[in-house]
Amino acid sequence: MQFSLEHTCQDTSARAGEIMTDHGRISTPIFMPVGTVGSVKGIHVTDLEKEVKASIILGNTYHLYLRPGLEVLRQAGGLHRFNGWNRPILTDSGGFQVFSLSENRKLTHEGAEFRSHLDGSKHLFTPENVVDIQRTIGADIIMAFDECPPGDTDYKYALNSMELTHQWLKRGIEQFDHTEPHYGYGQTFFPIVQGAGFRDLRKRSAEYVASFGREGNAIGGLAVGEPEEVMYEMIEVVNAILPADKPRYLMGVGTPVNILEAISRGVDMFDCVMPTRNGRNGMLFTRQGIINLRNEKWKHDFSPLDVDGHCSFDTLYSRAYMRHLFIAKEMLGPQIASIHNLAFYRWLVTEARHQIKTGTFLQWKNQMVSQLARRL
RNA sequence: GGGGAGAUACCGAAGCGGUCAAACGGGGCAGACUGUAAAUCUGUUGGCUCAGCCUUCGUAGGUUCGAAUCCUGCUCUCCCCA
Repeated sequence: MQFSLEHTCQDTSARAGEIMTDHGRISTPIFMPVGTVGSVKGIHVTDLEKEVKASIILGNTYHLYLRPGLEVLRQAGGLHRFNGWNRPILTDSGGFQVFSLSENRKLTHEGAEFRSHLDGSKHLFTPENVVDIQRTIGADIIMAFDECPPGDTDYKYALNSMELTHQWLKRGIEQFDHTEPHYGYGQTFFPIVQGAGFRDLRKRSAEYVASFGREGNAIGGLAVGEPEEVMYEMIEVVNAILPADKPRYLMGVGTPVNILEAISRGVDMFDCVMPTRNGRNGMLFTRQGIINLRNEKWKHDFSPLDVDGHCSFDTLYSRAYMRHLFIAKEMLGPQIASIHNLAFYRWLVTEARHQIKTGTFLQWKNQMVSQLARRL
């Protein structure tokens, strides 16, 4: 994997760049749709390519390990072959599941013992075997195994958690550097900065992560319940330390506004379930603001779904029809809304890239931020 | 023609003398959702000058301190027999 920085904004820390992988090129800033179990819920890979124009998607170590399991993935020849997506894939390590499935897991020095949410069986995840699993899945970008503590974590817990993540990181890197890709294309490893909402911990963690000089670096443990100002502050602290010539990935974020604010603070890569999950639940993101498709006010609105839209359904279907699909619980509704939202997120980061290159990013960003969160 | 059962809020359906503006489900309306145990979850759903008051349980009367609940007439539905 190679990253080249093309432009840096003069008024902000925003950057435009390009990542090259064996599965293709990724222009940054980039938003990566989440496909936890090997599928971006409800969306064909052809639509991901043509409508969403996604250049990379996510998979999840924990979920794919449990089902379909490594044997199937190995036999398939990796996830790309298995699901028909031949552009880059990044896999999350299962670190987020340490957080989201916290009732079903036990942390030890060695790793995390999980109880499967599917059948209750016990599984041990370690920094080492999580690398092995992601090798087997065939991810282009492999994430370190980390602990993602909640947003209201106290200092003592945050400190211990960060140190555990650091130990795990060292072991994960060692494992990665002593193993080979399985399917003939290159893989890369991203370490993750932790430190909850504490400046000094974030600083320490960023320095530790940067010291490994990996091809890209991630910021984890944000947008997990802390105030947004804290998140922005932590991003600034961390990005002042993470090397500028490597891509920076803010994990799990976020709203359109979050993404623009993070881009202006020097983040290059994003992923979030919001466009798909909220889309499935009837929420549409548009340049003018947010639409709740189930609301009665759209009942007789036969105007296009989104006049500024960027997928072919935006002008093909009306708001009234989309509302009808959601009210009638037709599966077409969630599918179209998911595609629309991902296409919108794709447009947002692509336009940000364009504005960075033309030197108009700050003004554009401020204008967008003022309207994106409006409720229509 | 004879016998029986029933009519409850938008719909279905509990309640069977006071704690009932009325359980529960559906529908309606609104909200939440940030490295996906989520096509899920939550709230709300008679009116108002809203910690109180007013109008509601087919309809008209009656009994009672008090009725959706008991009695009588009427209207309408459904079932069985002829």
